[in-house]
Amino acid sequence: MSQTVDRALSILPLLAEGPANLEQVAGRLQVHKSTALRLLRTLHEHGIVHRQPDQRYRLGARLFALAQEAVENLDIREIAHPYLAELNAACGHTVHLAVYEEDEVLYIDKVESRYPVRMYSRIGKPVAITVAAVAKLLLADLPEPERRAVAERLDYPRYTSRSTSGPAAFLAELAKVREQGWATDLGGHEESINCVAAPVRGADGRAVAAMSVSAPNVVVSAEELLGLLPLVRRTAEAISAEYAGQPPPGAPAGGFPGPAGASPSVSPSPSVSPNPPPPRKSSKKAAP
Amino acid sequence: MSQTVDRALSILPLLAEGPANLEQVAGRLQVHKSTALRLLRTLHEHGIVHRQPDQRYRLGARLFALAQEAVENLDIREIAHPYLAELNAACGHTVHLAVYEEDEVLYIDKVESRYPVRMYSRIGKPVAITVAAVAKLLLADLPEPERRAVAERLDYPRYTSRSTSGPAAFLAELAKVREQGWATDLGGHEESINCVAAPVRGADGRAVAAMSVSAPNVVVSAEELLGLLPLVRRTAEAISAEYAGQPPPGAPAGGFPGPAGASPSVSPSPSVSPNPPPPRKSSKKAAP
DNA sequence: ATGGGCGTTGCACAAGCTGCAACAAGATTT
DNA sequence: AAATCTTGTTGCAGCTTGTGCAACGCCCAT
Repeated sequence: MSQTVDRALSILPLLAEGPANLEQVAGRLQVHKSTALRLLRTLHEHGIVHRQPDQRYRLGARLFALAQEAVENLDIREIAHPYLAELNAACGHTVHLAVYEEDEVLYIDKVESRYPVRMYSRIGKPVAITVAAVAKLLLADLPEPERRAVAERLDYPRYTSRSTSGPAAFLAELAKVREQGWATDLGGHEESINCVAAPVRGADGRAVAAMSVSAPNVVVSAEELLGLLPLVRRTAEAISAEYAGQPPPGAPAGGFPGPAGASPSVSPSPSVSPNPPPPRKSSKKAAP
Repeated sequence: MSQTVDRALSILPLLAEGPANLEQVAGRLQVHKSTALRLLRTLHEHGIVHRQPDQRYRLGARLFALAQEAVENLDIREIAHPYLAELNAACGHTVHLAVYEEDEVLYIDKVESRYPVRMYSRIGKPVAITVAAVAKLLLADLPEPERRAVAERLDYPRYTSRSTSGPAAFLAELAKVREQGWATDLGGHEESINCVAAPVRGADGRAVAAMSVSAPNVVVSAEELLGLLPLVRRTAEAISAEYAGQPPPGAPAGGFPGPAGASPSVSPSPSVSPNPPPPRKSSKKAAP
């Protein structure tokens, strides 16, 4: 849209390939040297490109700083919430979002079940780290040595007969989870409650959060809940894409995403046809 | 130099602070909405900014990708990392690697302290250039006239009573640092935090980076930290040697500088006997 | 319904960008 | 050492291109 800016930005991927001098840049841009010079100078003033001692231009460290700052200010919860709500609308069950931090996994967001029977949980509360599906995903993503170290120093309370028994069993479970890219908790915390979970990944592929759908088996059987897995995974991936700042799938580079509609909409609603009971009052409000 | 590009680039740091809508952007840029729109569109087409479902703009995936490439081109980082990790393993404190670029000193790598009390810092963040030990080393290495010029145009915030007071004091400090080949920051940025730093030099002797060990004095006194100086210097020299293409110590003499094979190992571990406590939970806040 | 907020569009004007050509400074060759 | 080539830099005239205005449309809240 703006020729000048367009040209300037075209310099960046070019420099990403490696350092280049003024003439090379001008050549690749198909503009006069003086034009390229002015663009490079502007980029330089902003620290986006850096001038090497040999006068050639490179991408600058400032770029790195910008990206870093942006990532830090990214709020997974804010980004994820509409997707959680949508998922909840689709299946009616409790949806959680959790992050790992300092040997703990914390729920940071939640959309309440619309069924009368609900599971108990609280935003900000540490989850049962050895059994929760979201915890398994987040720990499974840690680098091997740390994963092992954490597994060793955890406690393994026997909430139920199906709770993880100890470090060995836990590490084995983590390996499986890591492999398959999703996790479950079938009665490991509360005898009658099951969960399925999927990871939300950042631009670098690391798991920044995990989300789960939980329901007591008086409402849906474990098998039925597992039927939601594809939807859960798809939702998690949609959040990941959004979190990484990727353009929505429909948009071929350059074009506009169109009317940009509005809501997340993971995909033209999934094959799962839920039977959400008459909505209870839902707690739209996030949390402290 | 180029007004249009200048304005477009000014949008980036603004969006790094968090998502913003068209009006906010136009406001901060002091331009008409339509102008801001065109700039944002151009940035959008290049994938530099991303449009959220709520129509607000934030930095996009391509910027992250570019930043990644930019930092990968800084091969010091790659070479140095194992040494930083080793140093951290030896002393338990936070280890930083920083480079100088365009009147700024940026952290480009970091290995976290294993003590519960940590200092705050962020990769990609510009450091307090007038007081940080790494900054002193990098600036001390500039040729005299430039060093003076930079010193003149810096600000000298008084973070603490021991912060550098102004250009004269700073230049004196730089001269001393240049002379002795290492630097400290004893409470110049945060009253309770000390650092010791040493330079990483390229084949031509110029400082290409600097590394530091930082610790709050509730953990170790300044004197104890200074005791680490020999180790820090030896590590920096090991990195310098490898960066300059010399075979890592382990390799048979005369061989290839090659893939650098295995582990760093600065020297048969130093006299410093650390007592790194097992990490406990600290109260770092999650996503707001 | 009505009004306000916000993004989007078309357009006339001139600001600013573009490319040219000449200049400067090193490096390389004769 | 002089000549020549290469590459970055500057000033400028012309006109492309970006700018701000005002009007429009859409959506949400009242």
